[in-house]
Amino acid sequence: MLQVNYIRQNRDKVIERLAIKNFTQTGLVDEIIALDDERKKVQAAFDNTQARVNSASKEIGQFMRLGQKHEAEALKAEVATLKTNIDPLKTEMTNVEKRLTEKLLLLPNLPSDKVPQGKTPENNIVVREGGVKPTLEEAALPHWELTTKYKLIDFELGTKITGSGFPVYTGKGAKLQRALVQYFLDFNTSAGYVEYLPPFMVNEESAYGTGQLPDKEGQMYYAAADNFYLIPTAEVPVTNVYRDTILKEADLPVKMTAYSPCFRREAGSYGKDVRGLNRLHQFEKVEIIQIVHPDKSDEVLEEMVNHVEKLLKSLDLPYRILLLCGGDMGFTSAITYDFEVYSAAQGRWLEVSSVSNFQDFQTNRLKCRFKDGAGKTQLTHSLNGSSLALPRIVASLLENNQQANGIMLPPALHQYFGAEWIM
RNA sequence: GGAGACGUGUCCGAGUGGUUGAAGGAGCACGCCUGGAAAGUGUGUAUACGGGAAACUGUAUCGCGAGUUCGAAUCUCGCCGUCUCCGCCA
Repeated sequence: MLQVNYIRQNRDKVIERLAIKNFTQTGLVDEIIALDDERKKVQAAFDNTQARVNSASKEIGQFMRLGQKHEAEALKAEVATLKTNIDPLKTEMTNVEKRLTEKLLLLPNLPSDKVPQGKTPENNIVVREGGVKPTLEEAALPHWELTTKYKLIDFELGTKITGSGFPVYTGKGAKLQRALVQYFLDFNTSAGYVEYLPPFMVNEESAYGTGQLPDKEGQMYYAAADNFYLIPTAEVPVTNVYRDTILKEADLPVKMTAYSPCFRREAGSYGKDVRGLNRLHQFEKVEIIQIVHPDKSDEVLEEMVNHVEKLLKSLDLPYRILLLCGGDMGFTSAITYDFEVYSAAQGRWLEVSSVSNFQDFQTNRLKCRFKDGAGKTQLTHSLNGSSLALPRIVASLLENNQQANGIMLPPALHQYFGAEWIM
């Protein structure tokens, strides 16, 4: 959530920046400023009246102690009158604050200066590419056939047990998942990220904290009996570790990594997008998260992009890095880089990571702050990225490395998988 | 799930209706003391919002929410959480 004071001081800039994200309800910005004006007015009125009540109450106490009943009674009468004003003021104050927050929650984060204009993925900018696209045999198979051929994943079984989009990994397929998770976590902890194993369900407050609510309500599975949400990414529970926290400047940066299954309803998806591993309701992912000094978040974003790139390189997969345009970015992000790997048999790029700087948008909701050198409390910046999401990595590994007699795994995985080939 | 106890600041801990935003202690920060340190000693040490150039100041906050009262950390109700015992259980 943007800070009201920032909006007040930078009204025109806010509107201009929001346009880059194709957010055109500019009236909302002025509504927010007007509501904030009203809030101040009402609060001043309330504070003044309450101050008088408080001081009168103290005086009443003094009179009572001295046994001056008449004086006390006179003051009580005055307070009674004041109180008839206070109740409506208080109601109005709560009301205005609530309306202000509601409006503020509707404003997406402002895109940073580097974000290109554009409405659709075609406007994303390819920052760089790496790896070599393999040349496959005529008889090469898409991953959903390879997983059957080598008995790695049973999609139909998952449909029977739960529903479509909930695959069952079997044998080598299950082991490959485990190997990848282990490898990714080790890779991240070696770079100084502290490993977490968080809850896979969160309460409403946490879902608001990272911005899943109220924006993406329909995308999360919801356990109504307990009012819990199944996490769509480890970002949610792990970033909330620092909700309502004031850190010391020396504690920064906070670097965390976590494996978790991710649950996504993916309402509205269909067709070739959801074939095989391309889009699932439940999948495995390892996430990296940093909470940093606001002056550092730009450079930390680059650091995280380089980190993920190094990891992808170690898997010998052809990849490219995209700088997302305003229209393709998430609600909470100020700048996002997507990583895609080339899935050779499908002949298409698949997103396997998304690295974003949220600046103070999440931390403002989370109230995650730090005390600076001058003893002033300010908001930290938060960033996160996938490192990495498994299914599409698996799809690409299988398709790109298939040979007549099996699938050759990249050297980085041999130790973890316990073999060089899937046969 | 049942019964009971409890929930105060960074931590420990006092506080059962009236200058209590909160005693006391510890920790931490800065200073004095010291050759240096320890000990000792002095000062400071919550957050949010409003007003103010600032000093400072008003309001709110003692798990959360509502209520009683002129006045609530203190009384009442609801919720959440923790602990103990019982039940159940991987």
